Amino acid sequence: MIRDGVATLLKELLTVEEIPFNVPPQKEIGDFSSAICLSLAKERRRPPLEIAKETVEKLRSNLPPYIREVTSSPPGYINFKVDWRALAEDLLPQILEKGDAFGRPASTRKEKVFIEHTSVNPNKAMHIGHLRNAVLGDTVARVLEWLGFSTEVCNYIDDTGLQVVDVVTALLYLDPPRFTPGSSGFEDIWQKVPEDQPLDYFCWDLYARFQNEVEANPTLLQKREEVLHQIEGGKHPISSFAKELARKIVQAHLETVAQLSIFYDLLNWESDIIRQGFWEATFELLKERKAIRFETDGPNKGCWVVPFGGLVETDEGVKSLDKILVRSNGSVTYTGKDVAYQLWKFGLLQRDFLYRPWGIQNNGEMLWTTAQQGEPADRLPRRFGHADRVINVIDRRQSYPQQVVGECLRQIGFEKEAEESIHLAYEVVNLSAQAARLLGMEETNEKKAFAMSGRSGTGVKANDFIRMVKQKVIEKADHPLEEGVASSLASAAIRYYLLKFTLESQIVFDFDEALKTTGDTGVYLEYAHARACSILRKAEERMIDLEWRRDCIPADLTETERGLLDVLSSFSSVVARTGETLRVSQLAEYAFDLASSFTNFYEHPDPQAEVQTLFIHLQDNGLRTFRLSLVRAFQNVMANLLRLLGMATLEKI
RNA sequence: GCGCCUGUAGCUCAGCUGGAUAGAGCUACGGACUUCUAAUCCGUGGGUCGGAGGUUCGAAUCCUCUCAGGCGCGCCA
Repeated sequence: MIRDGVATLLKELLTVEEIPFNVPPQKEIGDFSSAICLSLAKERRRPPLEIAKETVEKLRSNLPPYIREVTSSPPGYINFKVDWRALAEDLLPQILEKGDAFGRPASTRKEKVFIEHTSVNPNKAMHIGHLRNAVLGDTVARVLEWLGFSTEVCNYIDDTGLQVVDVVTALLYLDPPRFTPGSSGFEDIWQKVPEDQPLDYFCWDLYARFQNEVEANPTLLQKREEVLHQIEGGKHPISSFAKELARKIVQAHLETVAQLSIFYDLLNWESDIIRQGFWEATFELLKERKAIRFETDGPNKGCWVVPFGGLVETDEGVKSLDKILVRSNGSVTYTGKDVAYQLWKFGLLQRDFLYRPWGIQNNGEMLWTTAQQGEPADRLPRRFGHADRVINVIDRRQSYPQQVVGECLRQIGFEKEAEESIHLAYEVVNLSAQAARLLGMEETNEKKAFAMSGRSGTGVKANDFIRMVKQKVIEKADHPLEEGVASSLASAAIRYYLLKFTLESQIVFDFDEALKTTGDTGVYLEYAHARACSILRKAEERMIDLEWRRDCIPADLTETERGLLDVLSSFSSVVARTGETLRVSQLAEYAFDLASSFTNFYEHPDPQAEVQTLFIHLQDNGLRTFRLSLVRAFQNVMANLLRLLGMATLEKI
């Protein structure tokens, strides 16, 4: 808000595209400055200080909004002093009037953004790595929605993959009673799941056990092969059983993430992609546009491939970088299906799913699912797919196949859609040595980080983690917490923890670190907000007039008042930038900044003064109104921000 | 072998498109609650920004090389 106005003027005056800003070393120089003239000096062939002085002259005759003084300083900086009174006079009433719409762009966007996240194999419980994915995707969706895009959030369910096959095989054949062909039902099989253990937890262990045993057990290997074909075929009773199992585990996943306020619009099942003939349509398209090639020779003989890198020599002999979409046995690879699915997301496929409601979520919204016995798209109250932009939240290990998907779109001729295919890549969550030890992993070496592994069953399960954080929050409180408050604090703590790291930062999960409730945490954000609410509540109890009056602004604002105003004023531009970069860690960082600016202001409203007077005890009615308005404004912006971050807006802790 | 990412305080991490004296949190030590929420705040200590060159008026940021760690390069998903 402050810098925007200055930047607009400077861009015009100096005819440049971007204006960088920075903070001068001493406060006396200015509240902020720009080194733009320094970088212009060379191309303009003039001393930077000269350009700066000239620009300052021009700015003085037409001061930018909220600026009271412009100076230049060697070797060519332009320094700005903010007119805090003018800023307060505009900003505070604006925040208070707009309320929960403050900081939101006035106009909506035409584009529809499709966001896919979570997408956990439906064969066992979620772990903390999956939570990172879900929290990132959910937050991105919230930000884009706020910025006026129409969004659609979907969770892809890979119900035909090997992972589901493994668990189904394990359930049917690992322990007695084993499934026998011809037996009518699966009662006995379901009976194996203990009453006191959630299905997804049971499958977590079962899957790990199966991995251990299958290699050395030819019978199991053969059974797995059978199950694979039975599920693929879609007709056999085992196929329905697999679907039923997947459905139950998906439901468990949904309940897990709902604890962190994560919801979806649509569940997309891989089996439906297959049965609706998405691949056949895509295959025709790819062949027609000559985007894929049938190999008659070389390592990929008999396959349909995307020409991507040709042959390359490695240690292990000649390899092909080309991506196989159809194997020599005629089956489609995962990437192949992904291309088809990506085309559907953009509405480029002449095929569609059938849909039906899954249920109402805790946020009050309907969750839809694709289904074989569903309704065709034209009979639905809403239209899925047909997006202008697609964001796939997937960990970085899948960068290459994601790139292939984009490349295929480009080869087919969908250049624009390829551009708008965004892989939101993030690094995986690993375990610290301490965490690995606690989970019983034997440490064979001195590594710093240990990968979680579904195959061996090592990992911190999401529900366990959520429970632990909640427990910790309750322990650390100096008074008994309401159930809902504890849950909200735990959720905020977890979301913040998973959000504050940059995308390329590997989170090395450590229990001490992740269970922190002090300092740079989600609890701190909630606490600051609740504290503001508490002050306002107390002011109301005392019948203090909170009505904003422009004449309440003091002649000189204190340092902490200025600091808070400054951060408040940058809210909308920070959100806008986050929407462009999709780097949600910046939003988390801003949240901490905002909360600590407020806390600073709360602790030292007047740092120069000997004693700090509580707002509600101030004798000066004007100053009291001003400071309480600042509290109100903070509470308002913080609440908007917390909602963007998917966190509760607790009024009392 | 090739490609991508990372390396910043004892620990965990920020540092937007190059800008003036590199910042938080945690940890350690010392302080501040008869008060609007102390899950807070204040103070002290802590740095060859992996290393070496280069570009530039100016580099944690850009380029080259190099060391270390992670990941990818499946007719797996």
